[in-house]
Amino acid sequence: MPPRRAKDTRPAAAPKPSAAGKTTINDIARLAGVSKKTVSRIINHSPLVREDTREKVQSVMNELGFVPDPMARALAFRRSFLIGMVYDNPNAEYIVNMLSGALDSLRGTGFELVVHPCDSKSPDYIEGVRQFVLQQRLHGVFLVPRVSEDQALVDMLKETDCRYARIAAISLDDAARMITTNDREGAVEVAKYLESLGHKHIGLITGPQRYLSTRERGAGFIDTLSKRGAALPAKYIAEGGYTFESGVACAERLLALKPRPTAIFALNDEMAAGVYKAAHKLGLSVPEDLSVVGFDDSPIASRLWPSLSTVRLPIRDMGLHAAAMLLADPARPRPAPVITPYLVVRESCQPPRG
Amino acid sequence: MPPRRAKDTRPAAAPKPSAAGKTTINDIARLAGVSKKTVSRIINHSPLVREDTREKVQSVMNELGFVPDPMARALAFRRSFLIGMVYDNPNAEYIVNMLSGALDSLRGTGFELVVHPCDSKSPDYIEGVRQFVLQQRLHGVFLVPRVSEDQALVDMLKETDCRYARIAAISLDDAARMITTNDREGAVEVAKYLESLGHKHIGLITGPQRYLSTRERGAGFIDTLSKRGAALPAKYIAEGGYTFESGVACAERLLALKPRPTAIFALNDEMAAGVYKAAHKLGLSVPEDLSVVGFDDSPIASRLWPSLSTVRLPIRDMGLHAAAMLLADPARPRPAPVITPYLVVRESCQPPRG
DNA sequence: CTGAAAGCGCTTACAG
DNA sequence: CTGAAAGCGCTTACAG
Repeated sequence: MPPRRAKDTRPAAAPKPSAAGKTTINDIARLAGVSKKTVSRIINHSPLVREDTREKVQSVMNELGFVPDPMARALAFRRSFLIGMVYDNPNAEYIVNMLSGALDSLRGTGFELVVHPCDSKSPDYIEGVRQFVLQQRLHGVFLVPRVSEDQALVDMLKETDCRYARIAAISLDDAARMITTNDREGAVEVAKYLESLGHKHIGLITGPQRYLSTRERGAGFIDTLSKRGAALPAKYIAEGGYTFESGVACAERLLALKPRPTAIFALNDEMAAGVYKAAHKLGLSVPEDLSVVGFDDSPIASRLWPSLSTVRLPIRDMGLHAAAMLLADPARPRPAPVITPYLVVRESCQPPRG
Repeated sequence: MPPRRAKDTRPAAAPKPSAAGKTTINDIARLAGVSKKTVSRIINHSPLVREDTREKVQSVMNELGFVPDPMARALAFRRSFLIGMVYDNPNAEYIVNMLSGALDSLRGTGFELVVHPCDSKSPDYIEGVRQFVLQQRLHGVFLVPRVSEDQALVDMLKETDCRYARIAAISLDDAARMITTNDREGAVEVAKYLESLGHKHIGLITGPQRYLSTRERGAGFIDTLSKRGAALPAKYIAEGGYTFESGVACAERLLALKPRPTAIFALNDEMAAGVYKAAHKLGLSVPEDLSVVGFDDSPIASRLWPSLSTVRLPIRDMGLHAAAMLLADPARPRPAPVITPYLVVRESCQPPRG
């Protein structure tokens, strides 16, 4: 279906500085007394322009509020001014924050953000991303976990010659294409915190082991406890599914152990909420009988009662860096950003009884 | 900064059906033995083409997997193939669901979705939307509450000759531009439900009265109770701020009344969670001592313990209809979709004691 | 029903 | 350092 035709019934001579999209590079060239090619050079920050020429043209552009048409530029460049965000992450808070961060980078650049949620379990999702990238001639895309971990997707993007940036728990690619979130460090902090409170019997509820972030978080926690001489017995580790229900089930299993754990670390807040429910059913109070820590600092963390101590990832910053990476001059890649998760201490932990 | 140049170092003769974006309308015209204008007519579904010509050209297009370049079409049409989603709503779940729904409509049409969060309290946010719309020559935008209620924004869009669709609790515009969410009906259901359980003393926690959805939800609840002979005294109504903390404060106020309410309806789930906390502090059990109902069916609703009965809006459908409305032929507007909120009954209500 | 010409607003070689 | 020509891949008048 064709877009409807512009009716063009606007008053002929608006006194306003001309509706954006009206004045063209030709107008600027004529008014500045140069060729359109020179104007084009200035738009594209070419160094091959005399300073006084640049100033003259620039002032005409400013006066008329000229903004070059991204469609025309895209057609000539064979590349649009669109950045794609590709994700399969079901965490809405995560997505919206990341999107805001990316837009922070794009503001004022003339680039816009186009979103592409997908189902990474579908066999043709890569083909879907491929068409997305190719048809819109995207300037670049950034990949959110867990799709960011899919090498087949990345291989397709390379083949397509599409710029990309990946967000993942550890580095999986060239530094110039990676936002590394260091999830491990967040879990290390939790281990130190619980150990410093004096807990000797600690339970861990992980997510599915196929997630890189899960493995990193789990390893950081386990390794740190080991190093501090408080190695976690295997039976104190339960594998959940990042859902509330799995958190309940795993907590029930852990709380039946002898000696009963006095603290449980769940690798996301959903499961930590499940731990609260399981504790409640057993008549255990948080934090008096059981300390709990989550991961993500999702909205639920501060809504629980008592409020949940948890690890926060600076998601907005991650989105900001990802977008900035795609806009950067490939000849001069920016230094890799350092993303650090940190523990948000609330009310859900205290030293063990006795 | 100019997009980096395509390196064009791909193997010259790929055996694959040609990377999308390589074959053009000219190739199709030549292979089908017609002019490019005829191909263009077929792309745009013009009726002025003989059936056998259409079939011949169509088969060539299918064979080569031809997809017309949206940039070139946008330049010629002076209108892009992008739909904008403009929002200031802080509810991440709401945004992500709506986005998914909109994308459901766009899939396979060649249109893409570009997002524009904004701060409606900022004095220049309308100017921001204006530039967004104009610079990208958007095909249309849809407005999510609360920006959808801002007439100044809509006036700007009209002046700009930009297609738009509005999502709001009641109709604020032509039927062809409105997705009406009928929030009132959801609140009516809650009133009937609580009244049918036998509650005589009911509390209501509203949001800020400047929100249309708040007024609609509140009015639906109050009017229905009145009609059923259980009019709500003014002091049993508290105005919250749609936050957890305001829910706690309002609930504490309501629960201090004599006679104490046996049920509280909070106009969103955040505040309903606050009611749980207030009840807990007073040693009241939900639902034995106090029934609670929320609104939104946010993720927290099923995480609370006991799980919260709440009203769900079909947000994904709303997004779907909004996008479909923007793609529809303006000459033949689609019938206005009917959006109906409905009560999700969980564990947070029961008849009052005694 | 179909087509040759001009144009959308920019950029890329190629000259100078 | 600057410019005239050709082109990006489509569509809009205008003919026939």
